[in-house]
Amino acid sequence: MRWDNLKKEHCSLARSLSVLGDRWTLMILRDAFLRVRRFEDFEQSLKIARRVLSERLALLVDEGILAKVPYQERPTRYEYRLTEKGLDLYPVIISMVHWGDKYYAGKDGPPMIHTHVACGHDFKSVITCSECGDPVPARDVRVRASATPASRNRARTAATRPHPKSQPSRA
Amino acid sequence: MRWDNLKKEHCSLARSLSVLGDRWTLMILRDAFLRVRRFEDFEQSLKIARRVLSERLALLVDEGILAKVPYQERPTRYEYRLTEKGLDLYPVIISMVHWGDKYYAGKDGPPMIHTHVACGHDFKSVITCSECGDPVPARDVRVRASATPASRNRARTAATRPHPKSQPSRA
DNA sequence: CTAATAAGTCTTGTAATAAGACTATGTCAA
DNA sequence: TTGACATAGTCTTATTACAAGACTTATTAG
Repeated sequence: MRWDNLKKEHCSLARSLSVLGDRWTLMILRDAFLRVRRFEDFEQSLKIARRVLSERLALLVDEGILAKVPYQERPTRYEYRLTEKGLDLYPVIISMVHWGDKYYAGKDGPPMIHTHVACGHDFKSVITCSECGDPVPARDVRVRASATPASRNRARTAATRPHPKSQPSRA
Repeated sequence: MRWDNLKKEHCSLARSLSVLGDRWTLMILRDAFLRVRRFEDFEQSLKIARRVLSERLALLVDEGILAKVPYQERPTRYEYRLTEKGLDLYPVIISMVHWGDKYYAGKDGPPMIHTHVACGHDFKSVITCSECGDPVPARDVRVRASATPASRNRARTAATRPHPKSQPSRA
């Protein structure tokens, strides 16, 4: 299979990977989340070939994941900032980080500590169910194709219902 | 930077990506989660070059993400099954799937529906804080290097404390 | 002996990447 | 007005990875 064809696959993972699934894109986005914004800063931080960095940034801007915004004039210079679509990738990145923390940290523990400012604690990410709010291990999930209109309706309902923890049914 | 050097980086995302960050590995793991287990089934499902599939499976076995277990003898044939370490990648995959659902689904909605068997509902994944159980958007997270012993202790506490929803403080 | 099945390995042409030189645009200081 | 500096790229070349498909090995069935 050619890489370009992945975008047209009938699978959301394939479509996501057609954008994110190369050697550098997620590293670039990690830096973006750490507030790196300029071409040369990405280059020095990642030690990436300039040609590849240039291509990837253009792709990410094209996809609406980063936005190119001017930060000075004469000469006009641009920096790259995460859009909402880009910020929505945070679950992907933090899940990967915490998987790496669990399996590849040395004896000193994970290299970076994440603090949830809303509650003030250092934390690990936990995947939970949008419907009941409980943690969801892989074995508790069943997958099926969204073939019928009925199943598509159920899916849309789930997608738009707020997380239970955001609006408890009994305050 | 060479790809091999990523494994030694002082960053859990880099270390994770040194295993997962190529064009095919996450697609192979998606199939594994969908209960594909045999070489030829992976090949036909993914239309991946056999050489590359062979390399990737060997790497994943090497990393302890897949296990090669015999399913028949004369001749001995092996299949590839997710280990616990592999199952722990589910948050990464489902986060990517739901991001793809959100931004790349056509008018018919997402192609696959995920059901949480514990509660019986179709659901979307939500990243929550291991400490307070609330959803965690990117802007609510601060990151710092785990430099001091004190901060490392706090990190370990967070890593081993059960999720609030698993053990409610007031039942 | 021949075909079929499963799980690979090997070969060859094409595409992507790494490293670093080169270009474009404009500032500032001598 | 020349030269050094800064930022953000593009271009070139050698190396590496991938795609497609033929070939190999081991075993059973007919």
